Amino acid sequence: MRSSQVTIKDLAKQLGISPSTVSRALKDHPDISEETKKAVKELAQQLKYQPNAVALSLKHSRSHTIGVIIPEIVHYFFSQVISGIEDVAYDAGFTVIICQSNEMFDREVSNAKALLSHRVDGILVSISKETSDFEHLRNVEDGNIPMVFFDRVCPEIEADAVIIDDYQAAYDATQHLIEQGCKRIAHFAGPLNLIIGRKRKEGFIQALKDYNIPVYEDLIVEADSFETGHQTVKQLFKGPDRPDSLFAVNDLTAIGAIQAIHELGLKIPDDVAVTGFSDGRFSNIVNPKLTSVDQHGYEMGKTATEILLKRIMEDQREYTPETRVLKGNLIVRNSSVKKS
Amino acid sequence: MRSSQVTIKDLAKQLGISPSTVSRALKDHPDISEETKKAVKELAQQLKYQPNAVALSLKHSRSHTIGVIIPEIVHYFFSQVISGIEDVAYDAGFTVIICQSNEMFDREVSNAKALLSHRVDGILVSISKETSDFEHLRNVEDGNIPMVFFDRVCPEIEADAVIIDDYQAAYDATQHLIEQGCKRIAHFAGPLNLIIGRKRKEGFIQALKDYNIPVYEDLIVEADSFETGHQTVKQLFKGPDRPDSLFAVNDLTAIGAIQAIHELGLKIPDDVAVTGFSDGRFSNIVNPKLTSVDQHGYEMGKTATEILLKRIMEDQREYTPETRVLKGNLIVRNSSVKKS
DNA sequence: AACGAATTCGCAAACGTTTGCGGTGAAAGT
DNA sequence: ACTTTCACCGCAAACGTTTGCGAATTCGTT
Repeated sequence: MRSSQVTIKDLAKQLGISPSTVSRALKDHPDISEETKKAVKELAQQLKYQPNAVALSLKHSRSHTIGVIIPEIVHYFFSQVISGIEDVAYDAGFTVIICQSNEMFDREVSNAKALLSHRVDGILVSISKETSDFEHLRNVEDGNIPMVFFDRVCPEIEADAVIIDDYQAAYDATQHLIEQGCKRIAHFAGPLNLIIGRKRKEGFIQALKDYNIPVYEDLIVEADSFETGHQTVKQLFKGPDRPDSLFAVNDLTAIGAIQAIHELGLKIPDDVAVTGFSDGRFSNIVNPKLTSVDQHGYEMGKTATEILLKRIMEDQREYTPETRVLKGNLIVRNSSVKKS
Repeated sequence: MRSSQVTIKDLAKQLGISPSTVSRALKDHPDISEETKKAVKELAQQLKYQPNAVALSLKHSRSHTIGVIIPEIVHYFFSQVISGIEDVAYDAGFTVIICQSNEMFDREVSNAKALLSHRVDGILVSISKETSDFEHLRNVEDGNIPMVFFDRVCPEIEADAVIIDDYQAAYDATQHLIEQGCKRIAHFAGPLNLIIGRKRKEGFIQALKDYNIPVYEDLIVEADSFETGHQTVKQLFKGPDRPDSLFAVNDLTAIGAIQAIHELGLKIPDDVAVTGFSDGRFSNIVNPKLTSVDQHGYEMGKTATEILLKRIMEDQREYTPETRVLKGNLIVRNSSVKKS
């Protein structure tokens, strides 16, 4: 026998009244006498009655549940986003179902299916690195369930989104390196099929142009993990023409690079200045402390969920999607500040 | 109008047949002719029919969903556990609902309530630092829904559990310090209401005793965060009688301590040898690299979920709870190896 | 021609809950 | 003594799906 959980029927039977009366008594309906209300509530408490959320979902076509599709929660940034999501969802009485795509397209597709099947009231999504086909998300749209993108948005679908100003933040980080006197700045870029990858690269290039610094295409390399950051440094920084600085697309890449730079016998920041992106838990812990961009993960999760809940509540088919842009603050630490 | 998702009724109406027939056609019931099967399946595909998991849950009293109550996913260890959980749940066709207690008792209680209300088929839980009353978990027991503890188990409830051998791992870490010639070893302990906190402390003390090293009670301090680790070092390591080494209850504490030790002008490992616990993403990244205990988070999540699913499937009221003990491997790195 | 067997499908109940509507009994008004 | 007005409660349908059972049609057999 599966879950012997108490139902309204059980209460009704024990009290010799109908389920409808029990239901009304529990919600203080005026049609019910104080006497029965008291009896019902007491028994409910005693038997630890918990309303069956599944039945309620079915009845109301409202699951009070939101789904999250996220690349990988092991990343500090994403786990912070989740905390933001959970906090506002929790306060609104919503449950959260989290699905990791693990950066795989197929997994993302079946995540979307599962969430649709579970009839979640809304979906928050940050697409995987692999994703370039968006059919599965269009199904969400067609199913008429609200969807809000965060961080990694989808270019082809009109929906609400919360992002940071990747272009500006990358520009700021690059500008900072230039102001430190750097001339040959390398960029370890993210996947360029993701908008964040492109925007950060664009901000980087624009800053160079604005300061009349030549853009060396061979100093721009796709590398966005600890390992690739490490490897790429080994190749790119060994010659005499080596870069004097590096802007990495995220912190872990920067840290992989830093280790490799040390292994090459170079000093940070004097030989090579480094800035990362995301301001994870690491930035303050590595040596030297890493200059980085605060991506405001918690706040991003919060506002994304607020927008989603608003959409769920207003419940209209037509609306003009809103894109909220958070500012990414450059946090300057030792890894990039040359002693002049 | 909320979610305009396609139902079996819609299919039935469009084909002029009954919902029962559609249902059977979709699952290849032999009673249905090939002709109608084909028609039904085609229309289902075309209209992108997704079975309503909510209705199925209600019908079968099986939600194919498991709940997770976890302290904080921002910790590398816990997010790894979750990955393990999700992977095996996913393969078994289960959905995962994750609830963070944020180390707060009240939150944990309402998490448990929410999961019960959602009629999850089973629950995985790692209790919060604050939790010392277990009524909410007893309700899960009474509701007859399977529960498996991981890492932070509950002493008062008989249930399956997956842990690592905290005692032995702590013993190993301490022994390692002793073998490096350390005599005055400090221990930054975790909360002692948690079993893991107690076990690690016990292992620490036993190792000292086995090697005839005096146990200085004032070198054992509760400190289990970056900040407290930092602060405690500043107090404990300033005198002439300072410890020559430190065994911290987790990596973040160790890293806070390391920074403080550096700030005091002391060298690691020669002045102070340090070992952490958990082997997070940091251990390999900080300078010097941190000796730590691999807690096998991913594997812990996997086996906990495997046990849980087994319980769900076998569906018996009576069973003898099983405690799976994983071995915690000490990984020796630079922070603790004295150049002899 | 008649009958049993097979094939193919629909009816209805059930999962737990909500809710509009109608029903009962008693008290109050005429 | 009649209707009216309450206060209080139950019936039944519905949400989407499954499933035992019975019904209808067709076919093969004697």
